[in-house]
Amino acid sequence: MSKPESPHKQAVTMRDVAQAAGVSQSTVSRVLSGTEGTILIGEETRQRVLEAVASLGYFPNLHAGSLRGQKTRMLAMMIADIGNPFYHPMVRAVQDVAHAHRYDVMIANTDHTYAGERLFVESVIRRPVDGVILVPYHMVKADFDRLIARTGAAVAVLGQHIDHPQVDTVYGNDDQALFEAISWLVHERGHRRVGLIGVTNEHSVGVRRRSAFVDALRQAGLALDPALFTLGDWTESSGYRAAQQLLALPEPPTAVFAVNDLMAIGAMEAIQSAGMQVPQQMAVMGFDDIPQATWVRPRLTTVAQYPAEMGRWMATALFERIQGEFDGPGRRFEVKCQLCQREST
Amino acid sequence: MSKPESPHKQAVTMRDVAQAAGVSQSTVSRVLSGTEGTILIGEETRQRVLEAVASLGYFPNLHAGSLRGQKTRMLAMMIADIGNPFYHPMVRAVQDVAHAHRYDVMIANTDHTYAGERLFVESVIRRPVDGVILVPYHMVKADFDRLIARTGAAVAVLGQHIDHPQVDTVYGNDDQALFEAISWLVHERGHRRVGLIGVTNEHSVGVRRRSAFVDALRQAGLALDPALFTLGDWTESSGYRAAQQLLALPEPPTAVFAVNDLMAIGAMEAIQSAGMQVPQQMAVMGFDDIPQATWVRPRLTTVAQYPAEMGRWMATALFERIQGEFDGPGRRFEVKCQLCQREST
DNA sequence: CGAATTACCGCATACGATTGCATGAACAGA
DNA sequence: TCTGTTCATGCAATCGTATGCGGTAATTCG
Repeated sequence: MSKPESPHKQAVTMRDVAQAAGVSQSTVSRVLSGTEGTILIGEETRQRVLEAVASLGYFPNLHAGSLRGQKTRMLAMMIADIGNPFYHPMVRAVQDVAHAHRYDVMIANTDHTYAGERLFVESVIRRPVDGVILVPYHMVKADFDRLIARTGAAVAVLGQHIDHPQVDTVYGNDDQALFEAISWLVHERGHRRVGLIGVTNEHSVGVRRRSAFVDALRQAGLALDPALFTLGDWTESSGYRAAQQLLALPEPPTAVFAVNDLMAIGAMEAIQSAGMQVPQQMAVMGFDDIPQATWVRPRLTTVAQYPAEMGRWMATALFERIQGEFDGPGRRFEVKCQLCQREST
Repeated sequence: MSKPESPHKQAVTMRDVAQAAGVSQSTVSRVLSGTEGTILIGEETRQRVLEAVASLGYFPNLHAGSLRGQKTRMLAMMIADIGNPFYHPMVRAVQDVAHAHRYDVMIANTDHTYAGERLFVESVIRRPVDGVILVPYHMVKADFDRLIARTGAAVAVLGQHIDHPQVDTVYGNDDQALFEAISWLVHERGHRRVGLIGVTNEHSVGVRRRSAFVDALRQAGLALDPALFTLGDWTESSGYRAAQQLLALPEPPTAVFAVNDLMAIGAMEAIQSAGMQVPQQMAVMGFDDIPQATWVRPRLTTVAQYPAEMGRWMATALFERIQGEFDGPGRRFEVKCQLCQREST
């Protein structure tokens, strides 16, 4: 009880190494940071230090460097829901790029809520990191300004609607792809009544996809029956419920489009549970092309996005900024979506 | 260029708050850490400080506390593969418990490799955290000793085979459940030739499940044909390939058991691609009961594990130690597995 | 052989927050 | 009025690392 009783017993510090090597702590620092050119270290000294490092099993304490205002060697990543397979290749890609740079990644879910997003920003202010990757649904410019001003971190984002001078943005051409998909459903497949499983207008991506959907129907000269517009919350079970709602209609649609695959899969489940055939009695179409789209029967027709590529791009852009290789204005990168025609339509 | 040019512009520190409130920095600290009872702070001063905090939008810098040897308010979590749905509820549960305690979670994949696991340990040594949650496949006692000795972190683990005096362990009774599942397959379903899609013996869990499998067959008096033992790497595609291998046999099995659901789903895909019916021509059984097990057709018969409960238990155990509510020897907690009989057998 | 480099290296400080100890004021009792 | 106590606050050291600046020994040059 007399000692500070620290929970983290950093047994071996730079000072220990210095003592073991018979040099000063700053010399150890210089040997390890390898700041060649500016300060020279004698070869013999360098060897002694390296030996001491090896024999003591020394690892630098990154908390110290973080405090000093150096690199934290840490990235923070915000996604909506780790349970949605769409994000996995993205997380994976980010982690892979990060680890290649010897960086660690902190992950947070927002559950699609604004509150969750703001909590994330505050968490990053409390514990500054070198780079931040976001998949925001609600954040506005002021939130980004605050994040950048308070942390100085590099920021990369997934989202069509984000346009900030200091953040790099990647996005899919989802509205256009969705428009084409619906047009295809109408013209090639002859569907005249198409239901939508969308999400609240609070999600800008929801708004964009819904209006692309409406545009496609309108262009095809089809009526817009409000009863055909249902809402989900991106989850499979919400898709299930939304489809039940459509099935209960006096005149149900002959096809359903869900704005993501999870809800589409839930919808298929509901339709089949009701004893109906997909696609004969009701066609289903999704968005994302998660791996599970080909696991279900019939295989899900969907619009593919490429989350791994998106993640890789964001992480790469981030490191270019972190390492000072780039510091221009925010870049934008479009990853094209693509229709995957399978068996559910 | 004259300034230190720090990448993290911590605009507002405790000193700023102190200045704004006209008090010393230590007073601000005492107000905020709320160390009531020991040191008293005048009510008027406290108000001034809190106002300054609010008006400046101050957030404490957690790096500083981490360095000081205080709590880092951070957990590290190591899983094998973020792409495997089995881990999602677990990650989710851990994150939820952590956030309730205002903690953040750092996540790392190991890809089932020992190298990945050791990298994780080193990463935690470099950046000590308060608690560590692991799903190890290779780590041995020395690795745990090192982790604990060098970081002083609390440790919780998922894995039957782990038995360390200082770590809390949660595990499923997977061997027993698997034994019963195979016995059921043999006695109730009348299968005499059952194939296995297992994993390398490097994974202790692979060894355990394989031997449970062998025990069940042996007890049923069935022959052990080495050709029926195939290997995968936990992924869907490896399950696909393993099933192809079994199908190519002169005398293929009438049922296949895969040690996880992903491989079972891959196997089903392969069987159906070969134009055969599941379960009529070949039955398939998995392990884990990931949500996708009910998405496929036929729905997958499997042995359920309860990852959310496991994650919750580990995180809770961890916080009991972190907050000093418990400091006894490592606890063990069994989460029972359960057979989910569906359509694929 | 004395002076000017040069090559190496240590001292001291700073980063932001916590905390033991010291200090000062106010106040009570004698 | 003096001493002792309590309450409120400030001072300064500390965590582990990076780095500007200054110092010392070895080397070179005039």
